[in-house]
Amino acid sequence: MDRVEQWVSILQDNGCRITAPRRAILRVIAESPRALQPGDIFELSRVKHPSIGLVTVYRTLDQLEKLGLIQRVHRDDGCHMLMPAPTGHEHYLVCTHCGRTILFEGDDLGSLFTKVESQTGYLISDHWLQLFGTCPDCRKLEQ
Amino acid sequence: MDRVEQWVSILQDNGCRITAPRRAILRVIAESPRALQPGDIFELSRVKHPSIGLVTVYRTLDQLEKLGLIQRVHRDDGCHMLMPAPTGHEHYLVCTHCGRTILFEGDDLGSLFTKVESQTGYLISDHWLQLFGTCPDCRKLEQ
DNA sequence: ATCTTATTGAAAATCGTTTTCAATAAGAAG
DNA sequence: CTTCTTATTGAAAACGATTTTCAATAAGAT
Repeated sequence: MDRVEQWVSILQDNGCRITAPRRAILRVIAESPRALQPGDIFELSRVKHPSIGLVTVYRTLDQLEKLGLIQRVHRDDGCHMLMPAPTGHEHYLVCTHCGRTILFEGDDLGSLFTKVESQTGYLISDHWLQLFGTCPDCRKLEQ
Repeated sequence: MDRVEQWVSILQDNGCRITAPRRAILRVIAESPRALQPGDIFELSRVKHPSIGLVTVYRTLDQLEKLGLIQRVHRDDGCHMLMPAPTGHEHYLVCTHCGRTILFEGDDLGSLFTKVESQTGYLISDHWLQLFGTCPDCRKLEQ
């Protein structure tokens, strides 16, 4: 079962109805190697389902995020992009040239957190790590 | 020389003029143990200088950020807060209850980055790490 | 086939932030 | 101290991303 169908059944299990505009949005996100902004998702979904409205995109993104199926990739300007959510202890690595975004394992962070907790007295409940760089393809183009 | 005076002379060295509203803003940021949103900074500065406008806050924050004197603390909702910038390889640790924000050393990350680079082929140029948790005072209150 | 209620798109509203503008004042130069 | 240049000011308007409101539609349970 591909990712779209997985998402569809999770949405249904949570009382959501599956409509054509919603399916278009799911496919756009699931098929993109890049993190997309809501506006991008709107434009791409419009190709598959021309009558779709931007509001529907926002509403669907909300639901997907609440169900933990997608996650925000934060940008310095305060806007954000969206990607299928990591399933484990993974974090995003974003190419600053083409936007291609992949995941890497962040297991190693546990020991840093323990150290910080004992040094600061804070109880750490959440963390946020994102890396930015140049992907292999863009590195080739730059030379 | 305290932090405000340091900032004042750096601003002057960069051709900025020092005005009363600007001084009020500098003091608010320098004296706060919490990361503040632009609106908070506006309200607090208004106490010291009632005629100040929100626009002046934004403009001053821009300059301080460009000179590297303050830095953004990102929030999940896309808004951001501001803090005096770390001087070394430090990152923010934000209390999710009271907002008290402190710095911790992030030196250990170098080896993770090297590992990720070799595993992914990306060349890492920048990173973002923020921790969230409960500060010692708020932990006491919770019990 | 019916019925409930989630979902839709359009328009308007809202939020944080930026731009425009004419008036003011910081600080360099005389 | 006076003059002059130009950075800075606050108010109002503009802006872009996101949210709310609303009446019409349609998914999917019965």
